[in-house]
Amino acid sequence: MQVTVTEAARRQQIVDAAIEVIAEHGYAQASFARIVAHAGLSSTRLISYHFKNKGDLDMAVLIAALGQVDELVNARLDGVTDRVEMVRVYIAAQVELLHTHREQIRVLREVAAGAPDLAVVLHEFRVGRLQRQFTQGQREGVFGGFDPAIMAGTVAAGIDAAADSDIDPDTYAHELVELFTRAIRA
Amino acid sequence: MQVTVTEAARRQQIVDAAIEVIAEHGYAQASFARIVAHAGLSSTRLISYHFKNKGDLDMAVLIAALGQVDELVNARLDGVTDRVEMVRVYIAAQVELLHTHREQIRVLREVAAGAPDLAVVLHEFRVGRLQRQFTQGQREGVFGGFDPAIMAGTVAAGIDAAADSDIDPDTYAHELVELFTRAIRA
Amino acid sequence: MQVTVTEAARRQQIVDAAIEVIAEHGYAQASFARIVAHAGLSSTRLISYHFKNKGDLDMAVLIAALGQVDELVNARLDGVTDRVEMVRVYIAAQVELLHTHREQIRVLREVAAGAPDLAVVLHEFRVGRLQRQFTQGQREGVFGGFDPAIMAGTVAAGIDAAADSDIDPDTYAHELVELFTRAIRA
Amino acid sequence: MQVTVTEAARRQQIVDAAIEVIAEHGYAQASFARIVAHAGLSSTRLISYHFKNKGDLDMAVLIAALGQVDELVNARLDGVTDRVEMVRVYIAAQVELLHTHREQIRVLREVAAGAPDLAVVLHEFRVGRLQRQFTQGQREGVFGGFDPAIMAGTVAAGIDAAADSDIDPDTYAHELVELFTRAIRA
DNA sequence: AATGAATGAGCCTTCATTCAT
DNA sequence: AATGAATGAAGGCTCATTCAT
Repeated sequence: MQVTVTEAARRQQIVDAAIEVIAEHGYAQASFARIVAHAGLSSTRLISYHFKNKGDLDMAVLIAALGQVDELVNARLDGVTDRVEMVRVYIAAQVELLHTHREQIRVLREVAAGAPDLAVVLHEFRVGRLQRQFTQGQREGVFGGFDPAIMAGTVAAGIDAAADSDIDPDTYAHELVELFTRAIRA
Repeated sequence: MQVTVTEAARRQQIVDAAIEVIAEHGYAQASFARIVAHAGLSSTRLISYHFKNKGDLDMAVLIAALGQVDELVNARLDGVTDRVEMVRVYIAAQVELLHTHREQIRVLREVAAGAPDLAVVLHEFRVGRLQRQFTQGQREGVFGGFDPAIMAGTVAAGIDAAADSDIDPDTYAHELVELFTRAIRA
Repeated sequence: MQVTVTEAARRQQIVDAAIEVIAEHGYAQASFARIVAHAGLSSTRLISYHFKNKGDLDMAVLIAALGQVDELVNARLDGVTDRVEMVRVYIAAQVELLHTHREQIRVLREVAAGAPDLAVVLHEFRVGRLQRQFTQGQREGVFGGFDPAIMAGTVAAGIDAAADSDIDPDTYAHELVELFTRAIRA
Repeated sequence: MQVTVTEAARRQQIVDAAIEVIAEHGYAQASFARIVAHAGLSSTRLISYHFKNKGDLDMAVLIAALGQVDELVNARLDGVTDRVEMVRVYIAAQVELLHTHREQIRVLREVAAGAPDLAVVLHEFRVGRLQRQFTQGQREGVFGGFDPAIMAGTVAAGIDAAADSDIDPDTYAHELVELFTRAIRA
């Protein structure tokens, strides 16, 4: 029996299934076969039909996961204008994400580890924003004289490391915020 | 023609080949076939013969890479007694490793990313030492009141991030050392 | 957006695209997908709509290519009445085609090699004409006593072989003409 | 149940099966699956194990078919020293092959049509020998002043054409021999 | 200590065609 | 006259591991 839905809906369905499979079994195990089985679709051909190739699907997955994650971060940052506070809120939000968006975070890490070219995209996306904050803050004199690129990379890595910890999230967020507040102050 | 060498020598040869392959092509591409080809061996059977299974080889690779890396760090730390200085030297040594032991560092990352159970081992090894330093330093009153586990994890992550950067190693080391010196001071 | 053209025009467009794809990539690689991509069409469905099946398209391609090729040969033969001269002109014209109608010649070969049933059609078309010439010429006593079918097949094959050579076309044509002139003379 | 034979025997078995399948169904239909089914083997993996890839198998098939075919030609040419006679015997032997080695001839054509790079090898092998004969004969003054490369290509093509004919083989051979004897004479 | 041979399951991608508007 | 969506089968290749000597 042939079920027909719109292109966009089917793509969404496939991406959602892929996210769930990657989150559960890891990128390397997220084969087309597993994804269609998870989504209850007829054959892997359906994925090939809607996505140019594996890389195309990966990219769609990355963008979807990133979009979902970014919503919360943007919401938390909304209305915050103080430069130092922005960094603090950003870090806290990211740590919060590790628990509220556990699935998406796992997916982002797995995809980055499994698809090197997408890792570059993701890294640029995450570190770029922070680095610009630091550069601007230094012009305004609210931060110390550190290298913005290095600081941005270190903050991003520090947040990633939180994912592996089983320490209470609020505690972790607080500690990390204070740690980097000391590190960046003028 | 059958070439016979000692068990230990053969294992070493295979591990060395695996390290080179992983460093060059990544963990996911480091199949028995590729390792065997790289080492110029006759068949994958030789690996199966000397290692119980893939995980066994991975573990041997991890231990070998870790051992080579640890030599330098221990050498740098030799004779350093001041608590703060130990942390500073440790960080600098690790960043230095990123360039002097490029291959091993790549392998450690790849294996950790590809084999989750080994990642735990590696993490414990790297973070444990630092954490004990911090805890002890806090007892002596030379560090601030941060959470030692979180600080250790963040430092380790910050060092890892340095591997992805193309900033001059000495500059990076200096920046990272100063960054964390600010973060840990009492 | 839906572009509507006449049935005939659309068929023509598809056949033209197929010819170009076959000429460039070979029959085996000339899938509906590739043809559609080359023609800038929306989906393979358009081919299935205008042609009953793959064989139907192949046949259309063959006829189109054959028609284009035949124009030149007929033009060259126009006004030639001498029996021997007709054969000589025919051979020369065919070798000329190899360069003036490179694309169509490639297509004819590829289709013949890839679709055996069409190969029969093509063979009959090419060899039949020659054979009738030889039979008639023998009745008139201008040719020797060879088997007309065999001679016709050999001439056709000899021409095909010219397509694989990188010898100067004019030289090749001249040599081939003289070769077969010796072979057929009474 | 696992049946183990020597490498060479298994390769031979696979090549033989491949030859039969190609002869019966054509190159394009000679998939690994069909070949293993024909040979009664366990899985396509067996082919991949004994041949580096499809091209490797194709090459082995080509060499095997060519070797079998060459035996007869060499036997026929054995003891023939007269230059013109050699060409006559060569042509006759090749036409004879079309019927005594039907399977191998079909395979050679199919492989050449399906694997362009091997076609070059085959062409060189077949035409090269003839061309050297013609060049040498011209030096000795027994042949006319034709282009040896063109004549060689035409002879080879003429022989190929014989495969498509249903004319009695002996008649065909005789006709072709006389045809080219006229074409090459001084 | 080593080797030769074989294995089944899985990978992503491509194929021409069909269902349903 | 055209389109959107879906399809099952098949393609060659790679994986770590096992049987058997």
